[in-house]
This record gives sequence, C-alpha cells and structure tokens, in this order.
Amino acid sequence: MNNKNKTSIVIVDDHLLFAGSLMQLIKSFPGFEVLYHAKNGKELQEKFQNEKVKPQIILLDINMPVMGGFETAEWLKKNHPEIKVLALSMDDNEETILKMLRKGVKGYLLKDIHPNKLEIALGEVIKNGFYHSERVAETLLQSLQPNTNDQKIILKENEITFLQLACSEMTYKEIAEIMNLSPKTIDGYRQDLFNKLNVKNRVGLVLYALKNEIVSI
Amino acid sequence: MNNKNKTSIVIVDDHLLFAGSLMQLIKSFPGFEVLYHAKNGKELQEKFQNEKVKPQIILLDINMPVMGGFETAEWLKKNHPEIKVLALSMDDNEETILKMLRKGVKGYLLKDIHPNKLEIALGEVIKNGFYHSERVAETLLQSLQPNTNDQKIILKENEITFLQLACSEMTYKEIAEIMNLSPKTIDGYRQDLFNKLNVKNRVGLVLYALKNEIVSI
DNA sequence: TAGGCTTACAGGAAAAACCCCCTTTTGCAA
DNA sequence: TTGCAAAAGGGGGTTTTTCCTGTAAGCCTA
Repeated sequence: MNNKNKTSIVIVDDHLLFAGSLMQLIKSFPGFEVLYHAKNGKELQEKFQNEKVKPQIILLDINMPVMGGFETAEWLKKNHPEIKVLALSMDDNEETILKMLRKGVKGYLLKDIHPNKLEIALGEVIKNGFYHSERVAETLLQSLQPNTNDQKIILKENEITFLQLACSEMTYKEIAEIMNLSPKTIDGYRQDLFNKLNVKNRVGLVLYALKNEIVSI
Repeated sequence: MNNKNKTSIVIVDDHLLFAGSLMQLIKSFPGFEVLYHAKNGKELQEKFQNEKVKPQIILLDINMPVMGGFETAEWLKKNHPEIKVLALSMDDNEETILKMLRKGVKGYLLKDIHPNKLEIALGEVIKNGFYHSERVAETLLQSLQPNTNDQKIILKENEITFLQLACSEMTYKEIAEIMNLSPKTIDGYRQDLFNKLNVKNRVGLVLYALKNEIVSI
C-alpha cells in the first residue's frame, strides 16, 4: 500500500473540489503519492489515530473551519515535528505568512502558483527541507529590512490624548476645543503622528490606536 | 485535436494551482476534456479570438481580478449563449448565487463539493441543461420564503464591501476603482450608510464596522 | 547670553470628505 | 409593454482634512 519509492503526502483542506483536484494533480507527478485527505485539523488528528501511516509532507490550507491552519500547524509542530508542513493559502498577507512560518512550516505556497511550481516545491522540501516561492521570500525580506524600527514609538501625553479623541466622530476643531488648544496645534499633532506612525490619514490613526490598544471599542 | 466524442470544457479561474489541479481531475473523467484555461474574463475573450474552438461548458470562478465572474457571465450570455456556464465559487452567499443565476448560468457549484459531484454536474448540464447542488437549491428555497426579518440593520453586499474597504487608508476614489463603480456611487453608499448606521463621518463607519465585526484588525 | 531645541500656532492652498438634489439605467413584475 | 422601485451615477456646493512652510515663545545649556 505504502510505496516506499514515493514521497507520501496528505492534504488538509476543506474545499473538497480543490483537495480532490489537487490529489489528481499530484498523482500525475512521478515520485509523489497522496495517502489521504482531511477536511480540517480535527479530521487530520482522527486519521492519525486510525491509520497507522503518516505522511512525509502535509499540504495545509490555512482558512478552515473547526480547526484552522494555525492551530493545526502548531499541533503538528508539537506532536509530529518530523512531518514537513507546507502552508497553502490564497492569502499573501505579511502577518499571515510570518505567523505560519513561526509555527514552523517548511514553506508557504500561494494558491495561484503554477502547478509546475508545486512539483518543484515538493521536491525541494524533501531535498532541502524547505521551499518558498519568490513572492513569499520577497515578503520575508521586506519584513526583515526595517529591523531598525525596533526602537519603540514613544508617544507624548498630548499625542495620546489627541489620538484617543481622534477615534471618535469629532472634528479636529472640536478636539482642539476639548484640549484647549488651537486647531493649528492639533493640526501639528496630526501631522507629526502621521509621520511617526507612518499612516496616511485619520483612518490610519484610528486603526493604529486600536491595534496598539491606545483606545478600545 | 478536438475530440468529437468528448464534451469540451474551459476553466476560468485566477488560481493557477486550482485550475491546474481541476484540469487534471477532469482529465480523469471519461467523456470530458479541457481545451484550455484562462485567468479571468479578459483572457477568455482573448482566447476566444485566437483559438477557433469554443467549449461546450465553461467552469467560471466568481472572485477574480480584472474581469470577474459576474461581468464574464454577462458577456458570455450576450455573445455566446450556446455555451453552458457553471459558476464555481467558495461563496454560498444567497445574494451572490441569485445574482449569478440571473446572469443565466446553468449551475452554481460550491468549491467544497465532492469531486464526484463535479462529474455528475458536468453530465447533468449536458443532459438536462442545468445542475444545482442541494445546498444551492436550499438557499434558493429559503430566499423564496417570506423572510421574517426583524428591523435589524440589514446591509447589502456592496455596502458590506464598501464598509470593509472604508476601514483602510484608501480614499473613496480608490475604493470606487477597486469596486468598479463611480466615485459618485460610492458617495451614495457613504451617505446611505451614514443615515442607516447613524454615524456622522468615516471614523464612525470604521468604529461601527469594528464593533459589529464586519472587519477585524 | 547666544545658539539650539521643543512646543504652540498661522497662512494659504489643494485634496478629500461631506451634503443635497436630480437623472439614467436596470431588474422585475403586472 | 408599461411601469415601478432600486441601484448607479452626476452637478455643484460647503466643510474638513491634509500638506507645506514659516514664526514666536519658552527653556536648556555651552
């Protein structure tokens, strides 16, 4: 049953059609075989208990109900570190990619890659232990570049107050009145914060304040 | 080249890996063959001009950049009504399904159907002219029921999309471009939402969207 | 005490957001 | 076919936001 000459693969993806098609595609790659398929992390755990055989590679979708990609990757890292996990997602968001890489996945493939690339990726993972598409590699490099921005952004008292008030439906003029300052001074705070926080407009301020828990909703 | 005994299919999907896999899957169905593949509606139009042969069935993804499913379905309905279009989407949203059916598609398949179902669907479309999965049929029936919706604020699909995009640093003009609508239409959405959600400005929209988990940060 | 630095504030202008009212297009149904 | 209602789009206005540059007051320090 388990062909010793072929690299064994398991697919974890809730989209049956995609998973099924992918299975068919991998079948056409010499040197690889798909053992089975699970709809989510939960089902994968069950399969692991029932079936004795474990794959060398897992192709893991990120967006799944029940037990998603992050959770599954984490569990695999702890319980089956020898299995090479390749994340498979439509999401090229930097945060998402980094989050998965931190979970120890050996590669991150975007679902819009060319089928040939998949075959290459599978080979590379076995040969080198990892594979990353150009786009993911780029994203990674970019995220490593601004390592000089590690110095924490320090906000002054007035800036924090302004930021909090900016997360409301007030105009800057109204904010100025509340803070007992000239609208022009508020305009200065605004400009400084745009530069300091690297945002382009007031919505950017609001999002920053929320992300950094300067205000809560 | 064009096998007269087989039903010819063309796939329109921007996810290369999915499209490629799907091709492989369909190859394994006796009686069907995939002619070629296009990344979006635009590319399909070009292929139609260059290649002389047209398929009997088109498998059409809905979420695509450049020329999306809706637009493409419309174009096909006008220019190639003899081709049977099967919509292929992850989105089981009622509005979306109805919208596509109105564009004259012969079926709506969810990407999480079982591969066997695809083969059945393809057969049915040729035999009966249409195919709908149970879940789509259910959704349709539900939409016909007199909805006992309470006075809860109901947002339309476009309004939700706009709301999500408004929670970014984009200008309304940029949002209009992304949604393929006139800035004036976007301005209308904005005004309507201000009234409907009882907010005074864009920050109000952002706060509403976050509070009601229409977007997450 | 002059120079350097920060904070508050202004002028002026362009872009974006906001507001109200009106026309065209489209989907749907009588 | 007509006719209605919703969606899309437009004209043209005011307000707010955004941007750039520049100045005055206060404060620290060499």
